[in-house]
Amino acid sequence: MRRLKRKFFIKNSVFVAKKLLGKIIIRRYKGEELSGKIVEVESYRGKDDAGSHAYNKKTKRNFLMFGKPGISYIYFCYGNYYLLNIVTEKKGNPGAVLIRAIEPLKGIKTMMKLRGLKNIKKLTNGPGRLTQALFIDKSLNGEDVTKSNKLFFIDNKERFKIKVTTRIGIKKGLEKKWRFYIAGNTFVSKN
DNA sequence: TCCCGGATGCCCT
DNA sequence: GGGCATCCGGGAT
Repeated sequence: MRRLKRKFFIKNSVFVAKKLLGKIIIRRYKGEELSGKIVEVESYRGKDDAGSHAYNKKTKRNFLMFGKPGISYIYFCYGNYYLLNIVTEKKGNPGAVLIRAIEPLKGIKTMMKLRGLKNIKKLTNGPGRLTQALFIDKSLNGEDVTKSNKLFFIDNKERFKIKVTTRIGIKKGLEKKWRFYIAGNTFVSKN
């Protein structure tokens, strides 16, 4: 199985989001490999997407969305949580995919410790939860996931049915159905 | 099992 | 100073 390269992320954000479902996210933390299968994502774009951070101008927070694809865009949300996106589209066209849920695979014990949890069902079924389980914070903002050995993605061939809905937690851009998840998967954030 | 409110801090206007 | 791409716990059911 191969690491996802720049070419994978350079396309339309909605296309990349759907393609990311089923892929494996890997986080190396203190020499240990933590990993999971991506089961839920959302796509965000630019001027055509009122729900996106990049709808208006380039700012100190969102500038990575305007840059090179395959770079992590991590921001602090609601005072407590970090949310993980990967930049998509050609440089200059803002876009990103928000990783909303993963199915934990390797390093589950460590993830439980990081989350302070015993219940595996709530380990990684939400965008703020999975970053806590994988020890992802602002220090990984701007990481090139096509080169990094701290955070990257590998390919995985698998067939499944994709469900499509509106995005969660936003007030604008609700006309777009840009949330995608693997049908029937236990680790999807809301069923 | 669902619903509701509070905690929390950074970014943008 | 307002608004937020969230999560958790408590109380009702």
